[in-house]
Amino acid sequence: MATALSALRLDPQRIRTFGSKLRAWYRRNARDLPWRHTRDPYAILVSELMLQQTQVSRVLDYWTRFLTRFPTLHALADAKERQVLDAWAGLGYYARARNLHKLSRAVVREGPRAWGDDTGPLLPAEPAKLRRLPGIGAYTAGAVATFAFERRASLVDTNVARVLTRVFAPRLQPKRSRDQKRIWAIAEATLPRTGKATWTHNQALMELGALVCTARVKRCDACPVRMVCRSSDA
DNA sequence: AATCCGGGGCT
DNA sequence: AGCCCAGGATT
Repeated sequence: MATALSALRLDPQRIRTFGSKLRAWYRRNARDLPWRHTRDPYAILVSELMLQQTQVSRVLDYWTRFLTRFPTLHALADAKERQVLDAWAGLGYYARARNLHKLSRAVVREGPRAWGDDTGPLLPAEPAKLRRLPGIGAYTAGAVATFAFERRASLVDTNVARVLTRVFAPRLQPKRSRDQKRIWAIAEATLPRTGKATWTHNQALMELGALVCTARVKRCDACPVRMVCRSSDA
């Protein structure tokens, strides 16, 4: 870990400042998004799948309607694929809906025993186990682990990749798959200790990328971490 | 490593 | 017209 930090030239003091400023900003400026009020793993999972390559504004209505129509994993598993696709109609990337449906039948059939925990929830809390389910990749596994189970897990999406590279490693290029591994290492190295703080931290990383550290027109003047940012001290 | 998958919004 | 958006599966 110390080697990882030094290889990336990440100063612990800098990391602490970044995290505390980031989370303080989030508490004051975060949007009020409905999936941030729940810890239901199924509801969180649906939101994460819908949000893949899809803007928040377009997901809002779909998410509410989908959960009304299919309130639980069991309800979803009982539905026909046709019904699930109908509820998804207009969102695009329909493989997400088919995978979600398959996933629901898999976990309902095998139950928590498949994760080695008879009494636990239907969905596993560990990223490595979530990762095995259809439609769940590295990002979504981390997202469900932290946002539903409040685990200390890292996650990297396009927002997080952009924020972390600009702040800590401006020379990395998020689109290069080789650099992706380094970005995940930075995400891991800058994570808070506890799961509760990690929930806020990860939400805040994505929120900063969505509202301030945006892809096209950056708003560095409004950025809470510009004093520790390697891209803004020019 | 590169392509494909949808549709809408932004510049 | 081109790029971007809470990615993942397939080749």
